Amino acid sequence: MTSREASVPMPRTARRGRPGYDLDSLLAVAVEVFNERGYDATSMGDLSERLGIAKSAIYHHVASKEVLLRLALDRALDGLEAVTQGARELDVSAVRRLEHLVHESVVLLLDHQPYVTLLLRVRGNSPVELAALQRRRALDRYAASLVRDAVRAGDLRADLDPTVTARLMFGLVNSLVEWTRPASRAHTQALPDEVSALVFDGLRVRDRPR
Amino acid sequence: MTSREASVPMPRTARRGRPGYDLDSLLAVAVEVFNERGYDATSMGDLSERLGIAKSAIYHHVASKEVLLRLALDRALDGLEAVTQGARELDVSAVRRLEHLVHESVVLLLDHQPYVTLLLRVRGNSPVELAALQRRRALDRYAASLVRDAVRAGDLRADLDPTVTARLMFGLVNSLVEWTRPASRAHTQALPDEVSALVFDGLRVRDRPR
DNA sequence: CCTACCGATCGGTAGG
DNA sequence: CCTACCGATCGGTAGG
Repeated sequence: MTSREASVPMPRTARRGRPGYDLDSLLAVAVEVFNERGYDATSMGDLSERLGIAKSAIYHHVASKEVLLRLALDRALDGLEAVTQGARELDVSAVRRLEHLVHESVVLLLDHQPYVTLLLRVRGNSPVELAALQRRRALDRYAASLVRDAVRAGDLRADLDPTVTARLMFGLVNSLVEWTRPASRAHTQALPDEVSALVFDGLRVRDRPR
Repeated sequence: MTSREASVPMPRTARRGRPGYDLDSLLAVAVEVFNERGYDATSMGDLSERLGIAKSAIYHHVASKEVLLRLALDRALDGLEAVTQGARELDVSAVRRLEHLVHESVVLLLDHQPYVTLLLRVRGNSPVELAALQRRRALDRYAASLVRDAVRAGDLRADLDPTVTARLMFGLVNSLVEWTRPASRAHTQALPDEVSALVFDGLRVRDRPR
């Protein structure tokens, strides 16, 4: 990764050169359009139109359309890997790690929604997409191992297959990208807890001992 | 809908004409390829290659690529609407309707996975896609109304927003298309019950009164 | 005469 | 502005 492609944007104060897009702001717009029309259906002409610059000007920032995809997918994956690493480093039981993972995944997803959305739609059509899918699978495997450990510890029900359970859990979490709007931050505060509640305690009301 | 576009394939016995694809078998292959590469990324050349016939031969069956999409989306939506209608016609409480809806949605999804998968990836890029999204939304609204009724009846927990809850429920259900394989029917028997268990009773083990 | 298909070719548009 | 390729169309052919 070169410095131009760094995840952390350079401060735009006291900058030299022509005002306009830097890689970071250009990428944000590109990801927005990719999510609207789909990556493959988006032409460089579509992007230039939305950006308000010439098609050729985009090639000043990136070598190809695919590089835009790679940079966007890297952001989502870097974030998810950081969340997973956070869960790994906790000194608690497997269920607690899992609760942390679910909760923080929701937070990250809401925070970097466009990038995560793009990642979740990747189908492996190119080497860039295949590499992203591989990084995703490593995260899935860790989640599945946590479910397995939590079942063994007697904290999660044993009548469901651990791998299936892990997939369903994160299927629910990931489905957030389909309908949450970055604008309506009203939900944002409550959602991580609501998702945890649904996943771990279910929807049904029942009498509980106390 | 003309007879050529009927959902139920005509029996292929005692037919006239050259042997080969009929609309039904051609559609099945097309949907497979659409799901692999994405609808927009799939060219008519891709399809013809996979079908083993000339590109122009596809136009003997359908007027355009978009018609293939429309036919496929109609199948998924017809099935989902039938499932919803089934839930409507039950003479039971809202929770029971909802349980039925979740269970049968999983069954349908596993049964017609390729068509449902394609539907779930539609983004509204064309009139055909927009029409499909509208039909989907009507189904979502009914599910949300069931959640609302079930909360009012005291059968579902009241601390979660009904619309959010409905979306999360079907987010989980719909995520099945991402990893279930039509081949591995081993899960297929258990999955509808497992999904219901997770959604309504959650993952956590706890002491229950009896 | 029907269905299923082929080769050749077009107007248009994509990425670069 | 170039090259490559797209979706679509047409005249014609062959099995049943």
